[in-house]
Amino acid sequence: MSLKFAVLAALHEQPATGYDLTRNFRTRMANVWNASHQQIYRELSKMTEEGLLEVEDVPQDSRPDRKLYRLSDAGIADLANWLTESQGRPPTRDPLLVKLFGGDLVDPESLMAEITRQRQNWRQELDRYRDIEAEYFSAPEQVPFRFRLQHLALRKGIRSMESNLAWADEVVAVLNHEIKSRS
Amino acid sequence: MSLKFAVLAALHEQPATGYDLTRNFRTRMANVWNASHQQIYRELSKMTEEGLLEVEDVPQDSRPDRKLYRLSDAGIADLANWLTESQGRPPTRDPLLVKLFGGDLVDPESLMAEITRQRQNWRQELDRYRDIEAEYFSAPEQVPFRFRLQHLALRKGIRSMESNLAWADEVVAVLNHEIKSRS
DNA sequence: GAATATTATGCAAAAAAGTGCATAACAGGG
DNA sequence: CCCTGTTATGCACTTTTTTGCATAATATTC
Repeated sequence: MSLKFAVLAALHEQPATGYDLTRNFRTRMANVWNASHQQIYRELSKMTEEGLLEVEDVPQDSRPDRKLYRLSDAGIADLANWLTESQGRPPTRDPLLVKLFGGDLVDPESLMAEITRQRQNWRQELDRYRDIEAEYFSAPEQVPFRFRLQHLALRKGIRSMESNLAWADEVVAVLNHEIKSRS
Repeated sequence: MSLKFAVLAALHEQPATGYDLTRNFRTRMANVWNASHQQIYRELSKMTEEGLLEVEDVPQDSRPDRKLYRLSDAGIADLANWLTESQGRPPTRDPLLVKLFGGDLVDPESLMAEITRQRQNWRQELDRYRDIEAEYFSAPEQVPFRFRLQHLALRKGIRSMESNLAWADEVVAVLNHEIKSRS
């Protein structure tokens, strides 16, 4: 029930089309919410029917028309109301950790390949976040409160990735030790 | 498609009933996979039909019989095969960060209450993980490889919670600053 | 000139996860 | 004796997410 609120929050920042939202969810909000374009378009239709959003048709030559969505008063009220409710933690589901629980069925080299791949992935993600930070949030003191909150969201992503990378090093060390002791 | 593999990995460690699995998923594997008992029982039936598991009926006086599940050869093969496939990252979906994106609709005190609640929650979780570590993994060098991998899974949970707590402090500082500047 | 990427939208089906409800017996505290 | 907790299982319904498919025009690269 929360893609809805992620969309409301994103549109609260500024009006956008499904395409814009898809881009934002993949970039600036990558550490916040994950959704495919199909999900987003579906949700936008549904929320418009429910009266939470207003659509403005923006015709374009040579491209499909853009549908620019913005919050209606009902949408703002719904979001404001949700913000006062206390949220549970998102469920943890980590395939990589499942692998560790079954990991003695395969050789350590195979686990090493996987953890190395993930490490690279996290590294790239961290770099992306840092780029965004440098571009949007380089002067944190002078910026309006809204942006400071967004910056904090990004900071969580950065800390997360740093933590993952440090953990990956710990795993690599253990695997190296095991690989040596077997040979 | 992955509760299946979480179950396979858990049963690979040792045969168990749905009840046992539910307990493990809530405690020792809390940072690995999240599932309700309904989900687990459903999955166990399905996987047994598919021939991945074997059931042994263990009658009990005065309590419903236990159904002890263990991996079949097909189950082991399926798990071993999955372990060689490389996994994508689990999708990020964090309601708390969504709140930050809409957070300027409510007063900072309300956000403060929420972050404080979450902080406590993380703190408790961290304590739980550390208890498990002390109980099961206190002598990491002398323990078989399988346990070392499980320990690493737990380490990720510990690092995660530490990272979350540090981040929470950052948020509290910003909110305090804002609350003061408004009064 | 052909293949690929980008902007822009969406439907339909399948898989996975969440929620409410249900049963059954014992154990322990008040 | 009643209430609550623990062991032990599960069905049915609903919501959410994923995945495959589809369209349409331009811009860019080989």
